[in-house]
Amino acid sequence: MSVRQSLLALLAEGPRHGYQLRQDFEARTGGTWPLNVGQVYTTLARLERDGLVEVADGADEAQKLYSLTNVGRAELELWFATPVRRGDRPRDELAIKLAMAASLGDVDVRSVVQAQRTDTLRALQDYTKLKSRATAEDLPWLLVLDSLIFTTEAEARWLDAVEARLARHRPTAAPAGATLPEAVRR
Amino acid sequence: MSVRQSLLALLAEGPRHGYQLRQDFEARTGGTWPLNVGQVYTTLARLERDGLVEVADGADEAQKLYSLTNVGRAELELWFATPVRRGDRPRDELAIKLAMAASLGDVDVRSVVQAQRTDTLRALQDYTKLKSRATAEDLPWLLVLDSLIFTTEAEARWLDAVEARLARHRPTAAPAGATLPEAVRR
DNA sequence: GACCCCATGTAATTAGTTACATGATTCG
DNA sequence: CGAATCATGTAACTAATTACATGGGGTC
Repeated sequence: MSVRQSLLALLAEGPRHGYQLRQDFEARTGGTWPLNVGQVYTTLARLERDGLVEVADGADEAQKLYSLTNVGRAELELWFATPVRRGDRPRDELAIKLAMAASLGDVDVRSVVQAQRTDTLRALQDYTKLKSRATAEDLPWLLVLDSLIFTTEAEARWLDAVEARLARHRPTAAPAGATLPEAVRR
Repeated sequence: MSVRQSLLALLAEGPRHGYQLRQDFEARTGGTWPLNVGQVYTTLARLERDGLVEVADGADEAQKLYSLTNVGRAELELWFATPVRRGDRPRDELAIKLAMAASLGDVDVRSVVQAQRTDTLRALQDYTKLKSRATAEDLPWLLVLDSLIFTTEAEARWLDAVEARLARHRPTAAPAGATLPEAVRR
């Protein structure tokens, strides 16, 4: 539910039209989370219906300028003043996946972890490279990049912790030949 | 998009009905991400339509037993074998919020960070407490808890990094009296 | 003329939420 | 008997994705 408020935030700098809003959104976040134009327009329609946004007076049909209403400004301020609660966030697919894998017994959790780690570490490299290329003036993009890096590092460390916990919980399978859990059993 | 696959995973242990699936899901994740029963049934309906799941032969109308088809089993294995890509994840609301706040100039980013940190640190305490109470046998729940802790710690560290970056980027506002950015300007 | 960027939208589908309706069984 | 839990679902809505349709303007 961040697109709605992001549009309000972008409109707080001044009237924009839909197309510009998408560009601005992607500029701030460095294209990390691409935003479909269609969604901008449907979201704007809901915002207008709810009175958070209005089309400027000199309304060119094919070039609508949206601007914030006072109600919209209030909702934006509420957004900034309210922390993002843990319970508000979407389910963490990776955590759920490994929890399910671990309880299944039929799956080789270690190979799942291994596949994930490869991808996670690659992402970490990519972000580090991006950071070295980023210009020091682009504050929003740097914040997003830092967030991605911290999150990804945490994920890598968590994957290590998972392996350690697995080792403690059900000690490593017997060496060659034995009835090993197959790599993601078929 | 994790509910769909989670249901498949739970069904891999044997036939269940909808109600049980919800309980199992919440048991594995320690109730971190509550799952509405209604969604279980609508998801099961889609899974059945797509041939990933079927209702057992001795179909009691008011007590349907769902089980995995081979197609469903294949999709589950694919899920386990495929890493969760960075680009697949939902937008990070907190990162977006601070990026927007930072680019606005009109908002006191530091107070936004401060409000968030309070909440984040409180969450971290809660998780630590839960961890001390958890039983060592409950592997899935421990994995989820670890994930929450690592993620929340990373968030706290990121908030520090944001403040540091803000300090470097636009040095602290002048002391009392001056035209300070108000606390989440009204 | 073909192609790209600007600019607006609709349609269809999936995912998820909250709330409601219905009935059986169990237990104090 | 009443309340809780088991069990199945529908309705209405928000959010998000993908894909399509339409048209103006500029440029190679």
